[in-house]
Amino acid sequence: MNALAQNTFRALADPTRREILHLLSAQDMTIAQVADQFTMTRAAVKKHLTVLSDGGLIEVQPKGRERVNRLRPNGMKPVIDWLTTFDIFWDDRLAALKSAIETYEAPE
Amino acid sequence: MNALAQNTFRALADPTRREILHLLSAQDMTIAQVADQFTMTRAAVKKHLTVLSDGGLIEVQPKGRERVNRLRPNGMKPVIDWLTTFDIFWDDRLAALKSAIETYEAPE
DNA sequence: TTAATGTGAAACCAAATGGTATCACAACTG
DNA sequence: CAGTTGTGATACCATTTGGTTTCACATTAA
Repeated sequence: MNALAQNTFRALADPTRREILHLLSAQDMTIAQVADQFTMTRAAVKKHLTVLSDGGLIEVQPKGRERVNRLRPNGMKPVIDWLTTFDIFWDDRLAALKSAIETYEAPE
Repeated sequence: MNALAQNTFRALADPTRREILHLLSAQDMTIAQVADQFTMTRAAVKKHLTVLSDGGLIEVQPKGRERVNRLRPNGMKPVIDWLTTFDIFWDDRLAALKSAIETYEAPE
């Protein structure tokens, strides 16, 4: 079905990747900069970034020989959408939640 | 840190488990009933239910020799909380989202 | 009591996952 | 040019994961 949604959920399942997202929410970073924040190797971080990219959560912009990793603000949409498909969640307040999300991403 | 949050994210990472949650959102079900909806064995389904339980997404109520699996409506809270910790998401509309969630779970 | 039913748990297996070490390559810099 | 720096990609490894088969145990029914 929706392969992106699966990739997004999978990307969020790892704590290292969620931490990377938080780092990137503060500022765009190259792989080396991200790797500096962890004890693991740059290669391992690169793998995580690939998974995050597959999940639509980040995007990479080449800049000279560097690749700047940037958060995709609306990358969480598949998750939000899935959360709001629960009938049990479909009360007025949660409907407001969904419309807030969709208003937010409209500028994209 | 927050082990429950990790378990919740992990539980949501598998498409079978997400489908189980949707089934349970329609009605409470025993393991056998859930297993009837899939081609895999009951034992495999049981493992998924255990993961969902560890993630706080379902709860099990013994009923005679049966165990009824029930959705925990606020089980998603760790995920919602995490999503709303992104600075980039902290605009007014998303703040409203968070308060909506917290209002919703208050009755618990 | 005996048989059937619903579940739990263990042993086992193939594949995916998260990590390392290593090499190749492109792009700055002297 | 030569050397350094930033990155990508591959091979390899240990562990986890998602699945099966099998057996044991409780509870209901005949």
